[in-house]
Order: sequence, then C-alpha cells, then structure tokens
Amino acid sequence: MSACLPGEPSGPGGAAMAELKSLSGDAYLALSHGYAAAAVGLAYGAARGPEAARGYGAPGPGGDLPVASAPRAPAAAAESSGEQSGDEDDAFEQRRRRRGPGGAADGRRRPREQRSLRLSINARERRRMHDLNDALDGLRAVIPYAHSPSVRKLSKIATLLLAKNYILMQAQALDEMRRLVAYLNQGQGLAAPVAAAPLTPFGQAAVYPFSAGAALPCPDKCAAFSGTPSALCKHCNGKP
DNA sequence: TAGGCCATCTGGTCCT
DNA sequence: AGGACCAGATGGCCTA
Repeated sequence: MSACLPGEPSGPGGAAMAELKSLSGDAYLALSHGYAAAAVGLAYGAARGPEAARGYGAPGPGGDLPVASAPRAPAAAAESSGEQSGDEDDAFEQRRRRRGPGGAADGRRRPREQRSLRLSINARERRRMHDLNDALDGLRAVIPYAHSPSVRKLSKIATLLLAKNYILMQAQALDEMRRLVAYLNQGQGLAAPVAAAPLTPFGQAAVYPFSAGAALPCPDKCAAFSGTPSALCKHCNGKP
C-alpha cells in the first residue's frame, strides 16, 4: 500500500488495495478523513457477492467451528477435526512413499505411529489457524466498514491494513482534540498542560478520554483527559 | 481464464 | 519430546 502511509510497504498491500477499493462508503468516511493519502486506496465502494457464496459466514458443520474455518473444499471438509477420508489416507501414503524411509522428520517411527502423529500435528495447526481467524474476525468487528451481508468480508490483509490505519487515525484525532482543548483553555486564561503532554495513543486515558473517568467526580474526569478541568466539560461549567 | 483469497498439509525451527 | 510458530506448496472457489 504505497499510497497509504509513509513507510508503507508496497508488497502484499498493493494487492490488498485492489480489494480495499471495493470497500463500502462508511469505511471510506471513517478512514479517509485525517489521513487522506492513506485512504486514497481505501475508497471501497462496490459490494461484492455474499459471503455465503464463498463459503464464509456459515458456521461449519461442527457447530463450534469458527466461521471462517468452514471448510470449502471437499477434501478439506473430509479432513476437519483430524479425520481424513480414505482418499486422504492414500494421499498421505503416497507422500510418505515419495519421501521414502527417513524422508520424514521422524523416520524412526513406525508408519502408523508416524501417521497418527502427523494427524495430530495437522489438527493442532488447523486449530491454530482457526484461532487466528477468530482473532481476525474480532478485529473486523471493531473496525469501521460496512458489515452488511451484501458486502464481502474483508480479506485478512485488508483487515490488518485497515486496522492499522484506523489506529493511526484515532491517534491523530486524539491529538487534534488535545490541541483544541489546549487552545480553548488558553482562551480562558487557563494553563494548558496538554500541549506539553506527549501523545500516548495506547494509554487508557488517551484512548478513552471520557469514558475512562466516567465514574469519577468531575475534576477527575476532566483530568483523565487533559489534566485540568476543561471548559468543554459541561460538568465543570455547572451544566447538567 | 487469470488472478486473488483461502484452508490445509507439511517440514523446519525454536522454545518450554 | 512435544507444542507453537512459520513459510512454502497445493488445490478449490470466486470474481473481473
């Protein structure tokens, strides 16, 4: 995504941008402002076919399978949960024979043992990838883009790139907000410690400037954001 | 039909 | 030794 941000690698991001171009309008709105260059390639617009058409979205036959893990290929379906079809057995044997004795990582094992170990490793790897996909689904759920059924799910790479840009955008918005508060405080003859405060995009108070102090009395609530009672705070101003 | 995306398998490497 | 992580290979599905 060379057009995204300074330092953005142009490798897989470039391919992802092709998909990003099809993002919905909200994603564009949410992500284009504040870092226009980053969003140039993010002007998703076209809704693509329903997820179901690609095998996404529908829970796997196992019920507890993650959404994205629903097997799409017949062969893959047969192998879910570590169970493999007879065809897969054959394939496995063929591969084993091709490697020959000792070709495998643990050639000392008996074939049966070896196969069972392989299956268990495969199952573990599958589970790991499913967990990864679950995490990606979680990420998709919290970044702004159209979640409507008519819009295709973000690809993995697009999800990561979008999330990264979203974080950067939030940090930038926060920075601007702080500047604004400092400016307003100055206008009222108040000190503006905010201006000297470094941007801490991942700090609790920084990320959730208002909600972090929701249960606190007003001065604390304001301090959670700027360090001083704010003219912007309706509680400080005596308003309800 | 080509290209993109994905799930899965597999072997290698590192860590506990 | 076993598990986690990673990257390459493979094959299927979908869209332009």
